[in-house]
Amino acid sequence: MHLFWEHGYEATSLAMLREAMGLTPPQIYNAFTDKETLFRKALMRYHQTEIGFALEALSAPVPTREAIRRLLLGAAEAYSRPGKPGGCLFVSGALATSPQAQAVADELKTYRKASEAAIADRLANGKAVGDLPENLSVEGFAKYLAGVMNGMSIQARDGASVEELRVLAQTALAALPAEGQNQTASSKE
Amino acid sequence: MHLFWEHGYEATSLAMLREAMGLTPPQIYNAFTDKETLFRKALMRYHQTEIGFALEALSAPVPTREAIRRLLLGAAEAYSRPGKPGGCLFVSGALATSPQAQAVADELKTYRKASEAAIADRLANGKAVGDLPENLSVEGFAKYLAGVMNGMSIQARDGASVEELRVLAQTALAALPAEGQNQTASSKE
DNA sequence: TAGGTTTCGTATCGATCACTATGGATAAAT
DNA sequence: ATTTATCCATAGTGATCGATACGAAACCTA
Repeated sequence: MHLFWEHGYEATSLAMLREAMGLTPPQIYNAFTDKETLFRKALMRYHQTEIGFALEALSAPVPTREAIRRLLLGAAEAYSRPGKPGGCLFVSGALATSPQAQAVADELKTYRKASEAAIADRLANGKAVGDLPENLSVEGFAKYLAGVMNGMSIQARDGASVEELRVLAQTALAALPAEGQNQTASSKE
Repeated sequence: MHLFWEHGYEATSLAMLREAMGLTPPQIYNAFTDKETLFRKALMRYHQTEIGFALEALSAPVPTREAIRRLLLGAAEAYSRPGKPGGCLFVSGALATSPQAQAVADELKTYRKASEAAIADRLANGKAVGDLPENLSVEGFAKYLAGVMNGMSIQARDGASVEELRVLAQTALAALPAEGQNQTASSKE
């Protein structure tokens, strides 16, 4: 998982995986069928072990603004954990691929879309409860937040520290409309 | 350039380049030395032909907020041009690579850092002119804006339309402190 | 027109890719 | 103890990678 996270799907060779796992090629293929299946298992493991902060943040019984704050600050921490590759596996795992690996790229895109949809669901809930203005575009704001998190993933990969990512997250939070207030996400211009 | 933009450095094979350029392998190597040099030439061409909006926006004689607005909206348009690969070559060209292509990955990171530095310079100028609050962190805000643009690049790659990217850009602009106002980029929490 | 030079495409180089067949070592059974 | 069966690492499969050696064709000069 760490190798795929660091080098992406295609650039991670079986020789690297073999050495890291201490297994012979037949053992790997006996256990994981093929490289693509192994990658998908790594994705599932990543989803379960590394980004629990997202589900926690979005499902916590707190006001919407606080949920989003936890989401972004959780990302800041998860994307810069010491001893782990920087950024998010769903972003760096297969952003640009050869035509042969299109299926893997699509799989990751699906994960990213699911994250955005989860954010949108939480925003819609917050709107229903009155945490967010009536005229706020749930989809547009979810796309902004997902985009910010993806951007944090790139910044983390470029060496941003956890403190720098936290500042970025706090800055992004300033775009959130204050509760009860009625304003569009953007000023008209 | 389009092939590297779409598939990234490593996943773009010489066979694809050969077919796209209509050249024989010796012609390619005679003209560009090797694949890495060809990629660097593509980077320079991309810088000159595709992202002029950034330099224009940052050097235009307009208030800082307007400059940033032009920067983000220019990115929205540049990252979703019809007939062009989505996103930014500097992001998708080599985000995760094999150890052999580390030099290329570092080169792209340098481009991204330069973009962030250019934004920081413009912000520092705006602060000096009084467009921005005294206590605003130039580096922190530049990292936010660069991160948002990187995030827009991912969203564009996932199929976001130019309108959706514009909404994202407008949303991101809401994090900009209003002129003359004195506030930190983030509320304290 | 003949000779010498230069250009240029084909065919191939060694290396590495994901992946697997096979031979030897070990364990189980008679 | 001897045979049978099962496992498993080594060695190698065809394919493709980036890069190039070599022979043929074209061109300029004499």
